[in-house]
Amino acid sequence: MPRRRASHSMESVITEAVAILDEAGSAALTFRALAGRLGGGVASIYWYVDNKEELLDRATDHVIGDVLGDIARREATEDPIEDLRTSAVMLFDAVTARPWLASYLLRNTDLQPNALRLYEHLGQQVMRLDLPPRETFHALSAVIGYVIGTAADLGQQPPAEVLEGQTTREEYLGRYAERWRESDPQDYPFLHYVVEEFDGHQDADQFSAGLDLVLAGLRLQADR
Amino acid sequence: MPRRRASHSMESVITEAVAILDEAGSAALTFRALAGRLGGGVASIYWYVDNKEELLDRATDHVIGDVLGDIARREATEDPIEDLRTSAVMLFDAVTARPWLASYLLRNTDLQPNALRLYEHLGQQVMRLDLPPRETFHALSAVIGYVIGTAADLGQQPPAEVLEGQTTREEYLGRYAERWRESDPQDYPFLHYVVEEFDGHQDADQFSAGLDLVLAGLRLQADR
DNA sequence: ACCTGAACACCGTTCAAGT
DNA sequence: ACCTGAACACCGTTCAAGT
Repeated sequence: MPRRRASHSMESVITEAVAILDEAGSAALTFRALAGRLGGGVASIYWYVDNKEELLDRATDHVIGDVLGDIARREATEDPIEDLRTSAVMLFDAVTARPWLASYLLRNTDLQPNALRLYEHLGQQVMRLDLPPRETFHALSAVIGYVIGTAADLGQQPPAEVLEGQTTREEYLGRYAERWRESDPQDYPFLHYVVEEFDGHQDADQFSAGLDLVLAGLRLQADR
Repeated sequence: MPRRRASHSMESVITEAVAILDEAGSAALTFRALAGRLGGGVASIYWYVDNKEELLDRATDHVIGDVLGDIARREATEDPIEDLRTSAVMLFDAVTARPWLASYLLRNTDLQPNALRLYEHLGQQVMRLDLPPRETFHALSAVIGYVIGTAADLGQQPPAEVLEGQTTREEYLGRYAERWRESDPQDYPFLHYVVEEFDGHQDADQFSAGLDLVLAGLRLQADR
């Protein structure tokens, strides 16, 4: 008995694409897998999106819509940098939870209106520092670059073994730390100096500390 | 007449892989293209590397070897932060010139000994600030995260049309700027405030300004 | 307007066989 | 020890045909 003619919608296509990405990561999102989930044929998807790039841009914007909602709902405090910090951490957490996001976020704002709104929202917080346009633009670029860049970096870190649950993140870090300890202290004084910090560190702490440096620099500039 | 039996070497495999990456980008590096360049069969490459991941890790480390040489050759000044800045800019320039680098750099230091040496070298400059291990580790993480993250971000920016020479970067930025100007100033005050800075901006300036923020924050921490 | 199966031109990777 | 062609199991994308 042949399958009945399926019926989709842009909404369902994007929702199911996000579901695949969340459950199994970037590599698992194929047109065939998506079609299977939607209960239809592969070619149907091409009626909604022109190609895979557009599919990923739309999937990205879809989840950024939620993130933007969470970020925008927060009340502003009297300290713009504190608000910027809160937003940056929320964005970082969202990207960390969905490592596939980092590679596509803000790539094409035509297909990502929510990402553009997020950009605007963060920019408005920087504007409150009353810096000239150039410094304002650069400050937001720095914060966004740091957040997305670091999240992308950390997001791709865990190799297959960790993802498959054969090893924990701690063991994985520990193995690397062990190699650092075995290196020649003459040649690698830095590795030896920081190895105990590296071993067992939390990505979120590392991110947070770096963000504080950027924001401290920004505060200095704003107070001048 | 059948082709003569080809003879490769790890060196030639990696060199030609880098050549393909430099000339035509990430997508152009296929085992078939590489085999064609080496004048042999596809399967031969698998005698040298286990899979494509290893090929890319080795290609990355190969070019990082040169970058490390350039960076390490510079004389140290009396200001560690100035030296860190110089190194960071050199690394950024190298990654910008080879956008494919960003995604693989420091991904697997077992296969990237030069990348580990580069990490150590930058770390040693941070060490001169005499911060405790934790702050030292976080400071280097922040700088590396910012440099690689921003370079990766900027490196993927130009869409196909620009790469194919159908449009210049300026026109591309200009088209986006035009859309910013057409947006509602009530809803997008930030876009309007910075649009003239965005239009025609140089990536290197944007990077440099953000790096200054990170380093200003670091200097503040070191002087405490 | 929307969906379909089948085909096309690619991939990375494996393998049994050669030199 | 090193190289080979052919095959395998996948991809994204297209297309002519259906409803």
